[in-house]
Amino acid sequence: MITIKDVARKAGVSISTVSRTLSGNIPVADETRNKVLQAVKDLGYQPNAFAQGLRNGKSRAIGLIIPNFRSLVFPQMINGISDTVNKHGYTLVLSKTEENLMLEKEYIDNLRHKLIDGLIVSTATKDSSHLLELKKEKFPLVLVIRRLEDQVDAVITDNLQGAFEGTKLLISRGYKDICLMNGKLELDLYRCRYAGFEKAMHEAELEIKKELVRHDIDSWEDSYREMIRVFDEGYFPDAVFATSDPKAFGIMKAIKEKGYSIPGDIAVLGFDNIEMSALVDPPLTTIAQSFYQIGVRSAERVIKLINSKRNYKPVIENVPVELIIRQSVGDKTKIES
Amino acid sequence: MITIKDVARKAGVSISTVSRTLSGNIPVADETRNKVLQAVKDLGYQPNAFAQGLRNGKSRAIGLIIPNFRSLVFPQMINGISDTVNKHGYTLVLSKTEENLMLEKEYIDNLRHKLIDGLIVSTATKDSSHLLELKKEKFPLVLVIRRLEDQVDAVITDNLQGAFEGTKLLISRGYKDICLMNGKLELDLYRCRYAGFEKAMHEAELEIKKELVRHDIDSWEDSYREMIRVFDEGYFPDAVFATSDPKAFGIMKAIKEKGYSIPGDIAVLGFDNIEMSALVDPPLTTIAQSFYQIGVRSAERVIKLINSKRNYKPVIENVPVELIIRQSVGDKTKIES
DNA sequence: CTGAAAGCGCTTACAG
DNA sequence: CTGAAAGCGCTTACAG
Repeated sequence: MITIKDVARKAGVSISTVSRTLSGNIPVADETRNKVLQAVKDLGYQPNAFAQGLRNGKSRAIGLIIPNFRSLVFPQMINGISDTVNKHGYTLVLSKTEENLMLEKEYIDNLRHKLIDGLIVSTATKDSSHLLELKKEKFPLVLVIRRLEDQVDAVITDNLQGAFEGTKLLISRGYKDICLMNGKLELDLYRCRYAGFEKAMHEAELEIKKELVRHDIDSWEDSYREMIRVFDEGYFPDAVFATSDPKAFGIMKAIKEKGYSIPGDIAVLGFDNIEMSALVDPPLTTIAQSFYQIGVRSAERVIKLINSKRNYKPVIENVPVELIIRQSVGDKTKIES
Repeated sequence: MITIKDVARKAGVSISTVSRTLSGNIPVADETRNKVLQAVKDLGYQPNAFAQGLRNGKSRAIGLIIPNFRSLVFPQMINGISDTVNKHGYTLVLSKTEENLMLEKEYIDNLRHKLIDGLIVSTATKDSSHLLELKKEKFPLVLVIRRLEDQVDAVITDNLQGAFEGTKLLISRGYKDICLMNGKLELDLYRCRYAGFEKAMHEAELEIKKELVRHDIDSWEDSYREMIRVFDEGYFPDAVFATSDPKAFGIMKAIKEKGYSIPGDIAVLGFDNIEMSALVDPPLTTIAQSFYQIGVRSAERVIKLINSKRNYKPVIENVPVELIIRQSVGDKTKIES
């Protein structure tokens, strides 16, 4: 391994000078600098990151904790995080908790005392004391997609607004009997989407039928079964708003299996705009989250926190949504008139 | 930050003893050990990973380089890698190259001199000199899904066998006029799948129509367009073998748009078994790759390489495939008899 | 502008 | 079994 000593010897200067040349923080004579840079190049020298870390207390690495890789929302988000982190010369360290709080605490503890300068977290559990603890120690921490009230920096989709606009679209297209297939209510994002739905229905003075509001649906298999159940219980909504695209896929499958058409008999609206949504039959109308953007913003935020001594107060950044209109929602006003 | 000195003071011993107690490599009196462990616990001491890294030349971190997060095969694979790496007390460092060779070289260089003990790589470019270089330096390196002849350790799907079995299934179901929608021929895995297809066709003494073999198809959008082109050119295969599930989705979309039925008019066979494949309409018959398993094996392999001084010769591990039979392939022999 | 020296927090050969 | 000391490769205050 080539060390700073080798470079110093080759350049005929002291190791201090090599270090100063490379850091750029302290002036070095032009001639000296050139000799050093030439030696660095000739030898292919790269500073030892452990020694630098030990000295500086910085690793230039950022940790990312996500619950799993199954959800189709994470890849795009990681993409944004990865690009941004690399752009700023950081390395990305990844951990996955499978929603296991013990594991999460363990990983955070490890990373904390190891090789990261900041942390991005995308899990959400009922007990978040360990995260608040980190925050209290002023450790650079940002939540993505998930949030913890207003206590910790977070970058999230404007879920309420998204669900509000989506529901308004359905209403404007003449749908009245809207079924909501919602995720786990313990998650803030699903509470917000529910609130957005309610807000739009109230504004339009439409009735929300309790029997058509189903919470705690977690996957496309779940929503498929639940939709079959809706039919079996004798309900027949004219539209279904699924608060995630995978849920929408399950619902489409159920509707088709029962022999109904989309959007002819029942319209389907999703939330997410994952890649597959353009591809299903019929293509899904949905509320697009900018996962890549969300990733970018969260990474920029941690880096900002890392570089600032001051104690910023937490910022909750709402990334706007976009309505993507495809064929799974029709226009009842036209058909019936 | 709590250091080994604090622990030593609290336990009333020297820092050497604390270190020895924690490492477990060198005998320590029971009584002493207990005092130390108690102090460690009381103080919540965690050794500084930089200091350890500097001293030991080991980081207990493993790097992973993938081309992108778009492909649906990576999440499951990363999942397997992540679980395995963590199980062995390692941390996972992630980089993504967007198929950019310059970036790839840069990241490898960075990681190499930084914080990783071993590297898993899933990119494949024409110029792999930098990987062979690493291998020559005896740096622990494993390729996944991709391979570099027999020179570097690799964990891959048995692509030839998979394509062979898939094609045989089509043939056994009475399909004869089979269209192959294949990926980039510059990738070994697509050459192997092509070879498996050819082998099955030859064994069955069926003709491979050149016009029905299309290579270098890269996405579902590509395969959609190419399938439309096949129809527009006046061909009408009775089955299409797409060498990846996303390609199969594009093909299904094209077939449906042209008003044909699957598998009634045309059967579709995929390769991958990504999660979505069970969900499309009709559910896709496909050749399942065990991405999770592949991830696990590759991680186990790097760790083995890291822990062995000896110079293992490269092992190419073929992970078996599984035929997943769903509704996108019918049975012509029954229909026509 | 430059060099010699201290020190970051560990581990381990050396001495006892 | 245990302690004092050297050294891993850096950075930076100190002195010149």
